Amino acid sequence: MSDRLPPLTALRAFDAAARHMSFAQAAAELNVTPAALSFQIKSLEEHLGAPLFHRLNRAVTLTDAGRALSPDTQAAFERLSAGWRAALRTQDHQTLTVTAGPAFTAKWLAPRLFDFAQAHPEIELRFSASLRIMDFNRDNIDVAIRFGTGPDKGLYSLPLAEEWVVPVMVPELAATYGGLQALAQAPLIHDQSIDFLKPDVNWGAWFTAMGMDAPPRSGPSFSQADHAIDAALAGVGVALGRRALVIKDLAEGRLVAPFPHALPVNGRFRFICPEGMQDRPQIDAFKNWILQEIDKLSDTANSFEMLEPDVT
Amino acid sequence: MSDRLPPLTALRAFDAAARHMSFAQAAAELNVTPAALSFQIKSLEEHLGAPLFHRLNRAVTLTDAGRALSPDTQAAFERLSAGWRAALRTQDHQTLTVTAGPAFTAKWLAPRLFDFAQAHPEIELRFSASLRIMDFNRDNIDVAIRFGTGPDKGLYSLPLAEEWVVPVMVPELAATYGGLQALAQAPLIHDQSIDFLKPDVNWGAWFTAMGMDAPPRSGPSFSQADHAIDAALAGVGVALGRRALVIKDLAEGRLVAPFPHALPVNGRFRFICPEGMQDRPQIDAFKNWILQEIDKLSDTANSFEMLEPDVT
DNA sequence: CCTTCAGTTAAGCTGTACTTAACTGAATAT
DNA sequence: ATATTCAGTTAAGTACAGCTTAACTGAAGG
Repeated sequence: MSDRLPPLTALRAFDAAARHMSFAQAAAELNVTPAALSFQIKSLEEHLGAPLFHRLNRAVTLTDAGRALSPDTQAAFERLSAGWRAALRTQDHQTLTVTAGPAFTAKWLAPRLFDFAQAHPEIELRFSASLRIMDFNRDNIDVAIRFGTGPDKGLYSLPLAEEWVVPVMVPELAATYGGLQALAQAPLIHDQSIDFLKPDVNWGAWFTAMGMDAPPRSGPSFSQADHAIDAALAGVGVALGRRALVIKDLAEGRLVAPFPHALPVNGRFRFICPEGMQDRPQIDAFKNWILQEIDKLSDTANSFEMLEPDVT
Repeated sequence: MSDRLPPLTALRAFDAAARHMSFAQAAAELNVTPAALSFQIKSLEEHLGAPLFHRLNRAVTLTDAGRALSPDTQAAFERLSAGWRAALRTQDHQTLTVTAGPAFTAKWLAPRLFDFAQAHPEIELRFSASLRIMDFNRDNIDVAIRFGTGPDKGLYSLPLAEEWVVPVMVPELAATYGGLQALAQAPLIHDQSIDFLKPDVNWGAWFTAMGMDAPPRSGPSFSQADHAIDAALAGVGVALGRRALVIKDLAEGRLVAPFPHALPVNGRFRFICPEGMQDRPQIDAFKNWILQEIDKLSDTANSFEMLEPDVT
């Protein structure tokens, strides 16, 4: 009954046995004989001073002590495994795994990917549509692009370009809805994906900042920003597009912004990776490429004039 | 550069070295010679195919690979240690470590502790003023008493008595403020600790449920429920006391409740422990003792009439 | 009743993980 | 300059942890 940790191999044997609820399967997983595993468990039980498994006829079940131990061993060995994979990943300068939200992936990354592949043929880019809660090591992620306000501690977090929104539409609609009064009558496309932001970034806020009463809410509404922009591209109506997501369409004429009045957004896309990893060659290359791509279209971006947001 | 986990002892050696940033200190921690530790690190580096430490003149620093690995090994070994301690704890039927919020500790547990000690002299109770986010194994906690609405998964969660609030004051004040109109003029003591609950449980809600306009907010305000009750016990004014926290003072006459109209609270104190641990002798004894103590004062509790909460 | 299955026990072997001891190479003291 | 110390490395030798094989137990099941 020692207070120090028992032999680690015994703990791993226990973990495998607890996960499979079978010594034989656990032994198979660890590539050892059942006898060896039995021995390990026995030695662990001696260290503890109590059994960890109830031995039944043809099965084993966990004792109280086993139940107390098993969730932690499981989590711990998963963690070790994640860390080891991460260490292996640092040795690989060929591949780069990036995670980003659907809008940034569709409207920023995808249209520029060919360019990156040409600039860095040696780097194999992989995309992972992973969850919002990022665990870099667990999910084998190198870089995340996330929209948000603040940096997280323990992470390298580089804010990308200033964000704002501006009304965008296909050129064919500009003749009809080029005037402010006419715009209020236009089919307005709503993007719910940034509803959480304060101050508000929506049609009401834009019209208010332009000194107009907001028109009554109408028109289609999308939960994801890229769908709202796709609708605008399809000529459905006018969308409030975030800079990063529409600047390329604007620069290349697929969309136009008749009103050069942009509403600032309290939040930016950020380039995020674990602290210290920003210097790995492929991560550094990817980061520089992103900054360069943003710079390419900065003239288009700078042609807009910032509105005063309504901070009430 | 194998994908499977490297030898665990090597990982532990790395973990110690990364924590101390010194092979010598790490060796001391693990009770081995520096030579052995150096060997372990070297073998780990061979498994990985790359160095984990930069060897400087009289110091070592982590490489990229080392930095990627170290947070995970640290977390993993901490977790193993927590699990092992938890397993050891199941072997101990003498001690019981309980965590509860300050109000429950002061107003429920503390006044009844002597009673528990008499009923179970063999059990040594320990209290831990631990954080809200409970990690039973990490903090060596057996049982938590928490106020809340829902059960957490993976945990055994037993809701204790129905909760409600009722105006309480010292007997001396009852003559003055025994009438509803007079009460509205009384110094009302506010308890901010349950402001988060919906529907509201405050003076406004109580007066509304009594069919009266709520009096303007005035009187002292406390961030912790026990301080509000202490103020009432000191004769400062009238507090809205939660059942669990005032029932003993009511039953023993230190406080009186001139209005037998109680406002239900959407939430209860809960007895919480890791799933499966509820059958350990001292935990079971503690649980039964709590239920029994609640039952003792159920007559006092049942003398109150429930108000309809305003659910708008 | 014999077979099969899951885990245990015992005996013996192997290689991991230790020790001791001598060495390197730089910083600091003399 | 030269010696000392300090932190880590290397090499040789050793001991025991942890493995295997093989025989055993005891219950379920055809």
